[in-house]
Amino acid sequence: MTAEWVEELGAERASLGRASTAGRVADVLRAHVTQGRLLPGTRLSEEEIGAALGVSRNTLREAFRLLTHERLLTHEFNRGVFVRRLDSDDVRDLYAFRRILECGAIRRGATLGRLTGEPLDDVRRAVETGERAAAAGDWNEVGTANMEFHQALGALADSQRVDEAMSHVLAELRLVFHAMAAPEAFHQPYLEDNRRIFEFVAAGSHEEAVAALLAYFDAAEAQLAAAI
Amino acid sequence: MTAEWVEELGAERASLGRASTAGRVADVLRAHVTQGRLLPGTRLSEEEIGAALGVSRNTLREAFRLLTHERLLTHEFNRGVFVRRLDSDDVRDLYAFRRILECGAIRRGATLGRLTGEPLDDVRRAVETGERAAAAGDWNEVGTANMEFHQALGALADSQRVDEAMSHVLAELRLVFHAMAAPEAFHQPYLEDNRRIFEFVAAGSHEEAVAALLAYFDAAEAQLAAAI
DNA sequence: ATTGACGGATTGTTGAACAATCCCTCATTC
DNA sequence: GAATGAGGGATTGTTCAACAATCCGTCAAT
Repeated sequence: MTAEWVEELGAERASLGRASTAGRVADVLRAHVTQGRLLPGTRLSEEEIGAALGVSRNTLREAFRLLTHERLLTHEFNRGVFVRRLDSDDVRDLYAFRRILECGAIRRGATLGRLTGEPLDDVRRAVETGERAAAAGDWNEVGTANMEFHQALGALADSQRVDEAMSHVLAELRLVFHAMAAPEAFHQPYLEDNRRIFEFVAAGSHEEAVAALLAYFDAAEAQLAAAI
Repeated sequence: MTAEWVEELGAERASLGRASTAGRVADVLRAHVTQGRLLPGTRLSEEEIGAALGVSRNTLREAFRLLTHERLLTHEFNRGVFVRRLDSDDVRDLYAFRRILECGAIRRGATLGRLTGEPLDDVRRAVETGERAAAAGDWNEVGTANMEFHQALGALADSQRVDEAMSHVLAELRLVFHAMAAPEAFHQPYLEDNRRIFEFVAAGSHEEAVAALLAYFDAAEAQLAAAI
């Protein structure tokens, strides 16, 4: 017991004060991008951002490098750094990738016997959050819950790399929505889909869940492509 | 025709002189890491590497940031940058991710009608290269061909993000092999598996291909786990 | 309308400097 | 011998200043 407690303390300490300034700046910028405060296409001036955040240009450049690999920023040689703007090819590719990740995660979850317990509860919670938010007319929250739903589907695979890939995919999708005129209309139609997919998963019918998810992807991708 | 020629010239020019020094340094380091000249656990001193490559520490730090997200390097705050050393959890997670990526890519390829033509030829070519290399006793080349085989399986999905994820996964696997005493023994047993998987894919029997691939993953993961 | 020149703003990189941190060595204590 | 603490050197993380190169907008000339 003592050894476990000391380990926890060690892990706590590891997460405090171990972040570099570059890492922290990247966190701040990431939040601004994913929350739509920095819109796709926006140019991030080293001078301005550096002054605003009180860090040197070199440190900021390190932070930029951290974020370009997350595909949130795009680095154009000699022209600067921009919040990424996704085009229809990006959307197509994102959905191809999602099909592989999320369907594979459900299958993997079934193989590992994880379509139950806490992983399943996370999926359920996201569905319920979305339904509640829709009933309250909070479309922003519906969108957030929808993303949580998909992140939870990915988490059925119990894989750090899948979780991370899902996180990046969903961050990119946020960029797509931020560039849209009326993104709210995008999420509501799929609440019933989410509920159905969840129920298949909960019933252990993973192949049905996969089929329902694929149908959702087809519809969502088509709707998104039409909106860009 | 003229417009096409001008476009090609434009693309050529875009690939010349558009790389930053940080990007180039990252390329050099990436090659050293993936080719085993910098072994897992090796510490990369800013002073030494900067002097050797003739770049400033700031530029080198940018390059390091580029490579940490590719999971080739690991950045330890206040301690420096190291070539990543993978542990058994990493291997487990890599194989989980591969199952999802590669099996999903075969399925996606089938849906898109791509288990034919050039994508299939790339798979066949990698199998043949491996068999030729094994006949010549060139185990290094067998290993390389094996990686090409799996990259080609991923490419069946026709997705840039899948290709990229596969590329990263295979780079990480190289790190695992570089840390092994006798990695050659790892690739040869699977030549027949590769041939069988290829033949299922070529016959359009994607579910059989997936089953054979999963069996391969189970065996390869077990062998690798035992070797770490 | 097109082209070329110019200038200002910005990026990319370098190098120096300094504070903070880490790690190794050595001395001291039990 | 093992554990602890101090000291010092090496290195990292960051800042700053400087400069060359590049880009882009503006203006003048054709």
